[in-house]
Amino acid sequence: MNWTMKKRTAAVQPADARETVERLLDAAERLFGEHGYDGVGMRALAAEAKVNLGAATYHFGSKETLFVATFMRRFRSTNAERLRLLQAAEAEADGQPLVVEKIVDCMIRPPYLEGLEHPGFHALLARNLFMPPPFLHAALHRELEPNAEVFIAALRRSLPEVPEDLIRLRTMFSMGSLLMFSVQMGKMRPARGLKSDGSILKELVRFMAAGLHSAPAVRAQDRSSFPRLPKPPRE
Amino acid sequence: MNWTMKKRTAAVQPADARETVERLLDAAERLFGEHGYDGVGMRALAAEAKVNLGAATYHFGSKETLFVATFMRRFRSTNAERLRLLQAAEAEADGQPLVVEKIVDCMIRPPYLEGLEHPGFHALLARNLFMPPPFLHAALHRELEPNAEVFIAALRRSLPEVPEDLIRLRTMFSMGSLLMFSVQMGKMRPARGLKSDGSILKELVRFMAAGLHSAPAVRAQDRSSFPRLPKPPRE
DNA sequence: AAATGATTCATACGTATGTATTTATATTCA
DNA sequence: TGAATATAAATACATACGTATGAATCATTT
Repeated sequence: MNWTMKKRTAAVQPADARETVERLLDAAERLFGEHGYDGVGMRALAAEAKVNLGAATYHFGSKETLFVATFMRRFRSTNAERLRLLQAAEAEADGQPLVVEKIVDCMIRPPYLEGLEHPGFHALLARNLFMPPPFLHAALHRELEPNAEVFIAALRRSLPEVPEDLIRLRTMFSMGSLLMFSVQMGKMRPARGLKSDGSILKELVRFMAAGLHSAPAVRAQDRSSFPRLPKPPRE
Repeated sequence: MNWTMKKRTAAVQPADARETVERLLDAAERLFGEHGYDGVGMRALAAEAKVNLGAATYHFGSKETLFVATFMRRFRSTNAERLRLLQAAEAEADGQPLVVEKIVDCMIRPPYLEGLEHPGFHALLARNLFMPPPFLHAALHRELEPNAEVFIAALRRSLPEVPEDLIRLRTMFSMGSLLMFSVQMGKMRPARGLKSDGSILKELVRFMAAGLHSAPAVRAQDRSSFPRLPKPPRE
């Protein structure tokens, strides 16, 4: 019964244990994305995954843990890919600041592709990145913060005439656009309407880059500011 | 007990009946904004409003109805004010197309002000405008759709070189930025950090307008599209 | 083959949910 | 004043929730 006992090697693991865990994660991705954390019960999850009710708490310990695992499974790789793309672009441009559109593209392409490959991720992202439930907040912040600083730094090099706090503000606005994009993607049934040719992604890149490039609307000393990133609550 | 019986005149209504209803709406605004529809129970609402448990279903009939009433109370006036501002600006500019920044300002200023006056509204907006619960969808669509068309029309006049479907797409992106802005506003404790001087609002206007003005990123025939507005489910 | 440990499964517990029902207390009108 | 009615308040009901428990089943190792 001890689920805290850490993982055994894959070879020793019974055949369908991984299947159970994966089916649970997949079902959770669908249902949590569609109805939100509070909108889905363990019984609905178990039914959707076609596993026994006990399996969820056995493998994950609690509903909250299952939710975090569900979200992080895709979010982690998405963020890693973001960083990989940006660093690849920077390596190629050795020393030269990148075009803003390129930086923005590195930010939004990975979640877009991840959502194309795994329907349900877009909805999960849109629903929980905006106003994450408190128990997700810390993990989210830990995952997001380092990457955010790297991207901000890249944007500062490419936009020397825009003050840093304004870059941060506009990056926040851009994330809003991205999430709205994700919401719409999440509403799509696979292979319906959207041809997934990436043309809308290009338009989103253009939109964000234009906003980032624009001249400040108020003088720096007149601009109040949001906190940089929402702080995670006490752990 | 018959709550479907329509309203009596205010004069005939007992003294604290209005108070009960209003306290319920205020409590619902706070709690639904903070925890979402599924995250708040009737008992928590009644406790926060300091009314009896039965009062909620007595005055509103059901939790869903109470939620819709809570959301619409502020959303309706906000949208009406949007239209009023735009039409005032258009009247003043007789015939001439408006500056894009002016149009955008008319879109985002009313919810901003409403949220300043009634803390909790920003969070409620951000949480439910993105992915509204199904029973809110129809009312939302009915409220939003006419105004949206007026604003799109104004933008088309001011941006004759931008194809209409791209204007719609970019307006959607803009709404994402606005909602992200609302999320941040919703996190603010009143009179903390944000001086509410509107400087961030001006920056948001600038950001949106720049995105709307930018040149198309792909040729029109290569651009796939989202549906215009998400359709409400069957009623 | 026996033993071990991981996983499945059925079921139970305590609590919380939304709503219905019932009784009591105000308020208004005849 | 008394009848009518709107609201308040208390409680009940059926169901759903997350989690815990313990036995059964399976795979692997000794």
